[in-house]
Amino acid sequence: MTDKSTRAQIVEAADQLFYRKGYEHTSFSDIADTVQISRGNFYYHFRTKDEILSAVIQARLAKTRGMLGRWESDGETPADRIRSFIHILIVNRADIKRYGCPVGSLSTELAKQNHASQAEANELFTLFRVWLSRQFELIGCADADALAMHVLARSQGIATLANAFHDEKFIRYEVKQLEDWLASCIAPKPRALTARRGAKRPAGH
Amino acid sequence: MTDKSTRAQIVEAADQLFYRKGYEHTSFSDIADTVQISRGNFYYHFRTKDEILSAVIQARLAKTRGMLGRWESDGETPADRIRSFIHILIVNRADIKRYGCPVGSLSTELAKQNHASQAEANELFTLFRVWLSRQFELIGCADADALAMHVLARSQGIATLANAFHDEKFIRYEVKQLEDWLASCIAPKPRALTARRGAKRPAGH
DNA sequence: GACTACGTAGGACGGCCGTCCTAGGTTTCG
DNA sequence: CGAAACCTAGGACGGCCGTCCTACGTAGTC
Repeated sequence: MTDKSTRAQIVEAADQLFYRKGYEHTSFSDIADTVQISRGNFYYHFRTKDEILSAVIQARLAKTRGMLGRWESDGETPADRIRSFIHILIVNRADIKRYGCPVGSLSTELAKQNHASQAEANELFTLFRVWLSRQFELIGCADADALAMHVLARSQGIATLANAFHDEKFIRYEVKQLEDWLASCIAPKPRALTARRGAKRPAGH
Repeated sequence: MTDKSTRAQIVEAADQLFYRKGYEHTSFSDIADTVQISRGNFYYHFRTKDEILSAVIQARLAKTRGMLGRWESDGETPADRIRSFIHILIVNRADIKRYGCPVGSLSTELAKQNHASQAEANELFTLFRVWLSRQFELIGCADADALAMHVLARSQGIATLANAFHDEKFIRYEVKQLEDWLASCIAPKPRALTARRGAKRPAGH
């Protein structure tokens, strides 16, 4: 932990601060104080604040790719993987309540500032979008991309309101709704059920 | 227009700028330039930036109350009023694509800054929440508040993603989904339909 | 030990920020 | 006309911002 390279420590601290305070509201001094290095030293590792932001986004992308990749090789069903995604809202409910969604809030902030790293930050959304879309495709859903966007949008909305109203219970309630929607959405067509009731579970476990 | 009081002009300009650039990212100079007054003169009307923010929020609250009030006395059905709310996404789709939702993005920004006006800004959400809840109650839905929150969350998610992906078509698609959900959610119970098919439309024209 | 490369501390810099003051112009009304 | 209230312009202020420089330690290599 303490032995981590200064650069890594900076990125880690900036990551948290950007999430909790926002990018613009976070100053060099804030980061320097957290990492306990001189404000001047900073310049050796990153020339501008934008460079730090870029590094933070790249770190988040890498971390997210790792997580999604692990989920994909876990031997679960695609449906369960989507459930895992939705479940992030539960796992991180305390942070979401206090700071909102890290992906959404950063994207929103950078959009307002016309920031150069806007596109980079949106890659995070794209990452989830493509991944979710693939899971829906594996299930055999038509319009997989639209379904992926739907899940993303619902998640964003839940995070935004949970943050505004500081309400964790709302997260639990809406996650349940979203899971129900998912179940009904990936269920085989009703009329296909009339013939054979107990349809086989698709692969996994 | 040009004859409007300086104070009103300031609030109007600040309103737009806060929406488009964010509160923190908007400077006194930005507003002064827009209104074409001296930066110093400013202080006569508002002592601090926070005071401007407060005035902007109050203006938005008043405007929103007016709109919701008008909708409520328009002789439409509660269901149609909820549809009107959802339809804001369509009406403002160009702005939402570029700047996101004015309510949600402000709330998110102020939350990150632990800003004093956080609660004031969230009043906007509460306004919609209570109003929507009342409409659902009038329809006779159980858990009207939960339904109201659901509509709000869906709307927020749509705005966030439309903004991130700069996609208006997504708004149209998801609004359609939301309208379908609304229709199925306020429909009389299926078993109640078995007896009399062409149920009477509830009141309004 | 001398040289080199790496990492660090501390502070200087110009600039913009929000705030505040003051002097002067304009309007209103006795 | 003259006084008072209102409104405005312009700029001063202290402070923090992001950026950048330089001098000093430290570690590894010949």
